[in-house]
Amino acid sequence: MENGWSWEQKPLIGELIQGMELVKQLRVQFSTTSSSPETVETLLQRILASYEKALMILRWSGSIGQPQIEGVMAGVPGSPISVNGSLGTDEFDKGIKDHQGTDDISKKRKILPRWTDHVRVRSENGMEGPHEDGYSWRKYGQKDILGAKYPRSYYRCTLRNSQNCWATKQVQRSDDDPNAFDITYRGRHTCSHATNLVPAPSSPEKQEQKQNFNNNDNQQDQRPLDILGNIGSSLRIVTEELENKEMSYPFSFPSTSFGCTKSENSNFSLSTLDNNTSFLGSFSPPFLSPATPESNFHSVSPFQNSNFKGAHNGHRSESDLTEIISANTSATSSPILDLDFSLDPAEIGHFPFDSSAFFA
DNA sequence: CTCATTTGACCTAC
DNA sequence: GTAGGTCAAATGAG
Repeated sequence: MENGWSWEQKPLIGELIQGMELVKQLRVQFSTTSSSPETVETLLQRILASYEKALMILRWSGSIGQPQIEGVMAGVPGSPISVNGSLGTDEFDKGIKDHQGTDDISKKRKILPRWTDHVRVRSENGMEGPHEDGYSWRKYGQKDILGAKYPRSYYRCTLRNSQNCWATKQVQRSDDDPNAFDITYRGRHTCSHATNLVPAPSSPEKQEQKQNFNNNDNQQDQRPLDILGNIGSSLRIVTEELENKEMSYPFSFPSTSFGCTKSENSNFSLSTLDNNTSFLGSFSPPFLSPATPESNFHSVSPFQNSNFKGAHNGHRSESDLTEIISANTSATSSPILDLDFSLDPAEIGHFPFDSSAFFA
């Protein structure tokens, strides 16, 4: 199982570590200046914490994926939003087994290495159309599903051709709650995150949103802060609990990575930081940047929302960080890949608990 | 003109 | 055989 993802684990770790190093440097820079040092420090600490957790996730994933989902929101008391991601690792494993090389993904579903991230998104007021996650999707099909009231829509990454990104997702409106959408991600984005930084094109759900509510003509221009504010007040994200069998690949899509925080949160003390804001805020997914309101709904918002509540000026740093990480995660040729030689699992295992020393 | 969506047909897994 | 997933031509929007 581990073999299924170790091929990208090391680079990822390398990327994360470099990111932390960069933040450290930035931190030093800021600490020597007089530009609202407290705020900067807080932000930087949260950014660093985000990296730490990302590495923790990797560490966990390396030690046999365990269901690490339920506990995610434990640290969000009273949060109107809940989310977790569930991975259908069976699919991923299957995909790995059948994997014949990503360059030869011959359209047949079995060949595509995949995992699933299943989330349910529900908007309770005007905000509907929850389905953007910072990536740019193109609808390629729709199908009536047996026993389901509403058809299922199939999306694939618009960069499929240009960047050979084979990520797909399925969106289906919930039978019992028409405002709820079940979103199943499949495949992993291999594209750069350029699309994250650009307003994603409309999806059918967005069209519905426009038709039904149209309460924000400038959605795509809406800044993350505002978006998150809206989300916080208008959305509920309910995660769909899948079998939760094993988490073989806990770090790919944002909500998935969230799902890996679990109870070990308690072991992860960020003493200098407020629990709610810092921890959750720091967990803003590196894979996403707020592009549209929808883009935040099911993936980003829970944590960014928490962050939002905690520090209004925090999102900018995190957006920047998102960009940084996005660039890193997609830059397969990045020189920091060289770091992986120094990152054996044991080291990673120690990392989260040595963070202060690590950063020092 | 370009790109996204729609939709029926086709393919594959079960 | 059926259901789910994908393809690709037709169509529409910008």
